[in-house]
Amino acid sequence: MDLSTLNPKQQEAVTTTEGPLLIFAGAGSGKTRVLVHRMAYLIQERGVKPWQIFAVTFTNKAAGEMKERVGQLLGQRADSLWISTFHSAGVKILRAHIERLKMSPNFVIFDDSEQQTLIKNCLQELDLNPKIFNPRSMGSKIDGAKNELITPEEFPTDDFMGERVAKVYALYQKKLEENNALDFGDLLMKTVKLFEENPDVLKLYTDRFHYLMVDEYQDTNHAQYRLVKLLASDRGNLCVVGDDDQSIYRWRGADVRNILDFHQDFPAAQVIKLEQNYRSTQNILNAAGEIVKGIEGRAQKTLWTENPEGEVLTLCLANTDRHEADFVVGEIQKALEAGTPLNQMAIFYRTNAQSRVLEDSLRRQNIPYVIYGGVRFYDRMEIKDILAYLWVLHNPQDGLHLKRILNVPARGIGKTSVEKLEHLAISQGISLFQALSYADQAGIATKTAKKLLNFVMLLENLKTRLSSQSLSDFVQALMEAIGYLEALKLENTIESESRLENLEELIRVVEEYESQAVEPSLADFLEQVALVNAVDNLDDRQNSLPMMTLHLAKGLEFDRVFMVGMEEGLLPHSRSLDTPEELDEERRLTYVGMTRARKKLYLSHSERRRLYGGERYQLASRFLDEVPEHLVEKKRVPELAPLDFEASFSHQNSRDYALPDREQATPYQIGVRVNHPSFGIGVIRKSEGALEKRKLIVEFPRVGYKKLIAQLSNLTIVN
DNA sequence: AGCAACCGTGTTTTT
DNA sequence: CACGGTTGCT
Repeated sequence: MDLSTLNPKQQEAVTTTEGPLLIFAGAGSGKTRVLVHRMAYLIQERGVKPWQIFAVTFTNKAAGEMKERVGQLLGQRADSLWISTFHSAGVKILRAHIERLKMSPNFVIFDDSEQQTLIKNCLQELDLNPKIFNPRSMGSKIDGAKNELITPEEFPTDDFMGERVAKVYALYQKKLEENNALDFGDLLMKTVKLFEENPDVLKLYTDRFHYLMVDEYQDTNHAQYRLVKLLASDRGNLCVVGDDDQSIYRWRGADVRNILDFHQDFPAAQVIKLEQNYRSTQNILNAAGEIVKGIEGRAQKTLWTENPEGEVLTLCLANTDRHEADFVVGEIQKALEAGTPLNQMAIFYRTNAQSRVLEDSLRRQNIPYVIYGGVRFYDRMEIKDILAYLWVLHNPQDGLHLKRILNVPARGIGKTSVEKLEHLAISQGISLFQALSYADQAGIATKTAKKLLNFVMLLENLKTRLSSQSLSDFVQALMEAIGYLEALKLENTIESESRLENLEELIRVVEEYESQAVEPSLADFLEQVALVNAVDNLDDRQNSLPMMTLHLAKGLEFDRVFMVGMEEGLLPHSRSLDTPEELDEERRLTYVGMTRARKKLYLSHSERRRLYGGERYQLASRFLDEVPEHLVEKKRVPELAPLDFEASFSHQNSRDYALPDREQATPYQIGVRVNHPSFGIGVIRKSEGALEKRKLIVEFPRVGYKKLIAQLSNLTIVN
């Protein structure tokens, strides 16, 4: 097999097949190439059967790409490789053996919002005020426990909060079981449990998988780590790949120590570092390196490249977020005209909410864009409604989804009826679905009871149709049969119009699924839908500009990258300033974003920004100060500071900038930020008069506009 | 039973 | 600002 296209380190990584191996793969060091070649090498040169290899990736998209690339090297043989995410693998394994855990294999998967609903139910049942016991933080505590493989019984109850969380966790878990449902955390935790309690089941897998590979190992959590250890326990041919500098999922339970302590875990481990970068210019690499170099406990490595030095970075300061967006869009327009296709550029931001200004600006310039993440397709109400029907057909025990669709579209089944039904179900120890048929015995009006029976018949009827036609035809028929489309058409608003379009899109998604699935089935489809991430759906539409959060940017690359909102409070985020560990993660996030750029990197920030409803003054991100001066070119937009005082008051998104300030040089220029001993930091709005008598009007976020005499007010210039 | 209007509140990142 | 939850009205 031809390995000559690989560098010596990469070759070593490919041919070191036996025993534990840790590959430190810096950004852009050809990691995927190495993994792909490694699999091909095992099969071609070492006589390993494709089905004896199990590779774990971070996203389904990465899994698909990897499979495809191995296919290019090996052809058909690659089909029986097992490449998937931890979560998908968990589902696959659990579907096959979950009866060992006394659950049935047609379990449903509850996503985030269903988890929230369930937790709210628990809080109500336990008589806990959701204003004090925030369901969101409850959810993240439960997730956290699951990632650490902590059961409700083991959950620490030494403080007041812990005790309550343990109670909610226990009830929540019980409810999941009643619904025959698993949440994301369960997909991992239950798999570990299955293996630990059933060595014979584990053996099926350790016998089968002779070679294990785990990508993005720096972002594995404890449950995933346990899973890896179990699967590698027999042969120990475990190859993990990762980069501690790109660990950005700590908040989700990821533990960098998994990668940093690998050699302690597996004392026989060999370590290979891939340090040559093939992606970015030297300038980009040097700048990015500065951000993470001081992180404590970081594995020592030096990324280098033979690529040219390239352009310097552009660091842009804008008056407002709107100016910033206009600047970015202007640069994109220029690059587009110079021949860079839109899909070779990207805008990254820290929070989803930041996309809005950019969208406005892009729309004004007629530049097509795609947002990854944000309000996800599958989170839309109409999509969730239809999927809820499908889940219920798949598993009638699923009371949560059933409750959602009971009166959707409206069929006169109200809140009180639902409550009565729930009581009936609980008192009789039956599922909500079963309770529907006994409605007349629960003190429910005969009229309503009849409606419920009709509903049951509707579902049963649908179920019989399920096997007789293609899935996409079935979904179409379902939407008609339940009167959903009709109800939307009747509404006849812009809103309902777009919902109808989304449902058409859903049909296309199902068709797409059917065309690519080996064995299309309702269960398999629902599973895929539950586990996709936003980037998985990244269609490489040639002519639209990708926009995404920094987290979603991991693993991608673009010629020109724009990182916006490089401001204190945003990046680093204000919620990540409590501990040094959190701040370090913000550094790595910045690093990940920067190293996505191949040729040119823009970092921008604004002075003023609409945030959380109000307008705020923003300070430049501390990370910007860490980029060496000689690597950047600084820009200021708009280039000319407004002269007219009135104009600076009526800055209602006005794009008419006033004439340049032609007065003599002074440090007290309009737009300059100053610190006042009692008013704090403010921005100069007006500045006039001779040197020692120069009068300023300064806008302070806390106290508003103040007239000051420059010399007397003990001002210092900030930045 | 269902809708509309109100209030208050809490704002990261996502498999 | 945008959402969820509640209230009050029809």
